[in-house]
Amino acid sequence: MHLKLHQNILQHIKMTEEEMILFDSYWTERVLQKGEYLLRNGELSITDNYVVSGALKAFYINPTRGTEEILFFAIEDWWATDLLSFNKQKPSNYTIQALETTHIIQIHRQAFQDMLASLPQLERYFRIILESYLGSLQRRIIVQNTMAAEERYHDFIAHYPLIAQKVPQYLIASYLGISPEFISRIKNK
Amino acid sequence: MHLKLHQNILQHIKMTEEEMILFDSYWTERVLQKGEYLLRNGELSITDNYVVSGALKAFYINPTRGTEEILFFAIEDWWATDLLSFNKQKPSNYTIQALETTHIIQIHRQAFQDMLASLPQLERYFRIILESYLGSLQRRIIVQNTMAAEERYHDFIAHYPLIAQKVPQYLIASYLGISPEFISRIKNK
DNA sequence: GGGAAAAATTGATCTAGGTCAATGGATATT
DNA sequence: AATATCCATTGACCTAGATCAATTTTTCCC
Repeated sequence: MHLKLHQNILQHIKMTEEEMILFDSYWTERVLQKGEYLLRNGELSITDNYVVSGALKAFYINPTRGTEEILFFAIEDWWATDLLSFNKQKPSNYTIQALETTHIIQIHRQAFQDMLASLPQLERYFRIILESYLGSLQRRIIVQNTMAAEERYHDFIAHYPLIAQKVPQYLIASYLGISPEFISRIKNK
Repeated sequence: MHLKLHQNILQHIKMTEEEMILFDSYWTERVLQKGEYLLRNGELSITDNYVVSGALKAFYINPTRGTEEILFFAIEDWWATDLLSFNKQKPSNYTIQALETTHIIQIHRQAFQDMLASLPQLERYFRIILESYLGSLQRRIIVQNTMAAEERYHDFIAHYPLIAQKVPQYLIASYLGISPEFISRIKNK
């Protein structure tokens, strides 16, 4: 019973209880300890992952500067997958790592195909998820291009209060493309 | 015969000639004159649009500053649609306008549904397109967060030489989140 | 082809936010 | 509980890139 994911799906499409039971059979639970990797830069992503609880970070490693650049955070009810790598079986461009003990449920590539074949109404759900994510990326680009660092920080806190709570400030700084010191200064006002 | 789109589709999935003839029946051609709007901020997007030739810009209007912030350009073989608006029938957040005489082919919402029902293998094509776009947005966020203005400009020229050719510099500046003056200075080196 | 409008360039000046280094708190590990 | 590591804060200084204003160049249009 992957209740949290059921609820998420039912917000977008209709599924009967029997269908949900079939659905569950394709997925497995997994627990990641703090610091454990879900996916590493250069590997092929073979699972699609849904976060039930905890927190993950996804980051690029900047080869020249040697720094980690946060691409996104994933907390409960978010997906944490490199879709390009998962679908096209190309090496992943980024790394996904647990920030704390994290419960996820995951599905392997082949099981994912089988599931969509047996429950085709899920195509729609996954397209909706993709589009929502796409919309949020577009919004983020505009925010980055048009808002000052301080505005961006406040915007982040307002939009993602749960993430702001559990993620250290220097990672939020990286996500926002500003320095950790500057976030300190913003807060002291 | 929407040849350019056929070629694009055949790069990703298989379709027979008969299927392509059926495919074509759902689409209509349209020509936009320079300055003409394909979609305006606040409207519902009722068509999905594929650019055959010409160039379009998509931009947010920054309400406080009153400026246009470029979200993307679309030239030949690109899609130019507000997907969130098209699929969820929500008011669009941005405006799409022709930068020069532009030939597009478009499909209405209902026709799009009908087409997917009659040619279900297209689901895959559109998912691939969506994912590619997602990858490019993720890349753009990293570039914006980690590269200096000058690097970003060179990166843009290297990745999108065709766009750089036909789009005025001050719009590229907006896309990159830098000032037009600074691009001038970059070029004089 | 000539005038107007739009775009690009250049110079001068200013500032948001970075960098570096030192210090101080928290957290975690034994 | 003590120590080590990680993270946040603070101050001093610096620079990438913005802004503003004045030309110059290009493009458009009758």
